Amino acid sequence: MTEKIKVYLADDHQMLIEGMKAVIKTNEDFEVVGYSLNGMRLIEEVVKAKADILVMDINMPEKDGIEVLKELSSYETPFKVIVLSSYDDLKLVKEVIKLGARGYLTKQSVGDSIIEALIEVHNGEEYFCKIMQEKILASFSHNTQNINQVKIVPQIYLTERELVIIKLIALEYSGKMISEKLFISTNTVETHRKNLLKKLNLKSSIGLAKYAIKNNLIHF
Amino acid sequence: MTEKIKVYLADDHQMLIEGMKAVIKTNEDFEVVGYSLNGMRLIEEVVKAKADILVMDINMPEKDGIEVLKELSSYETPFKVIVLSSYDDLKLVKEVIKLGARGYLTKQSVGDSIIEALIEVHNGEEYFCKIMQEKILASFSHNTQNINQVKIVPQIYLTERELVIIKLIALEYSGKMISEKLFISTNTVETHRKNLLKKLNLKSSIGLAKYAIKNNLIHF
DNA sequence: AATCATATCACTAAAATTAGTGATTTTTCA
DNA sequence: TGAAAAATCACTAATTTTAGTGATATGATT
Repeated sequence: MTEKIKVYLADDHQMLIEGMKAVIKTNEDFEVVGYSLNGMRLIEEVVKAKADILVMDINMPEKDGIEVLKELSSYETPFKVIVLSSYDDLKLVKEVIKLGARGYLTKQSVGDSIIEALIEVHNGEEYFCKIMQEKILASFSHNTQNINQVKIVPQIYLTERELVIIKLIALEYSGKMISEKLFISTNTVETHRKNLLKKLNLKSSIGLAKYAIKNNLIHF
Repeated sequence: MTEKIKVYLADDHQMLIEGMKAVIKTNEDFEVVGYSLNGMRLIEEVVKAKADILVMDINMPEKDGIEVLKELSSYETPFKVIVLSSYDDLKLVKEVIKLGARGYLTKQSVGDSIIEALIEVHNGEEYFCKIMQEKILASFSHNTQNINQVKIVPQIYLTERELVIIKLIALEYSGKMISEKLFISTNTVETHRKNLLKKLNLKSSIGLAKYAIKNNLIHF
């Protein structure tokens, strides 16, 4: 047969390493070429071992997985990374994917899906374990939560007029333009602006604009 | 047994209606209580039929599915909606979910998953067909595409210094604060600001801030 | 009838931004 | 090494924004 695909493991739990070694041994396409119990000099070791895939825990002593990924993402590397983690936290997944990881497994699901993950990632795909797939799908729905909610209600109550003013500010209208548009004096506009700044505890009109964007007061 | 779950179908293709009726008949938990070939007076009909779930095509004559959903989302309705569509377009899914739909099936996958979708949605879950699930997962990865890309490259080339300045502006630093932070004169800061406004064809610092946000120059 | 919230406007003075022009020094790169 | 790009700074003048205080009018609420 052709060369086996080389896997390097990094996790501070020896037992998990042993477990993964055992599972990976059952598939003849892969072989474990080494492992580390911490993140120090990990990249060096992986490169030295000529591994194709690094399966790495995020929580490691000395240097954690995020740090390793950050370093990796700053230059080209000859291997791909699958991240292991105890946490099924969406933000963390997003973070590690952004930093270049190709797969994410929670530790509960390692047993079921490590081989599948290795295959997918080796084929250039990305892989998320079942739990994370479900989470991702769920977040996709929940991100679009404006159901039946016509108006977005900001945390702090703004009056109708203030809403109009802050929107125009965010739309890059100057004070004068606003006053002309609304047929009021610039003094009034300024007063509203001041009240907005105070109410929202912001320092500048740029802050107001950002507030408007964050709270979906304007289309961005 | 207890009452069956009532399903109402809306699709301008009679054959698809017949197909769905046949498939749904195989499951004794559900029954089809009516159907429409267009969107006119659809809501009225569904309510009259006391349906629990509406399975609705997006492309319908007279009044399309989006319109129906918009109307539905403006008040409470006693039934849930699963959307059928020929298109596997993510934006469309997002749109219909935002408008209150609980499930999304492409027409290719109706046969395989309509029952599954009905069960899930009836249990208060959301349901996406296989194809869409894959699309959603893929988009999740691709949205975080900055892999190995340390610097974000805006459409228009900004110099290092200009990038620093525009970021600080977007972070609500005043000209003076910037000058103090960077140990340069306010004149210089103003010059950079002017150059940025001209380069990016923007009218105000709020425009600069929005540009910085849009182009991921700052964390927002 | 009195009160409160909202919206309106005024005045002043300081600070900042905008607009335009011009110039010097550093860095980069062919 | 020489030209181009980038970064730096200055000066002027008009305009705008910020900051603070105070005042009037209107409508809703109690």
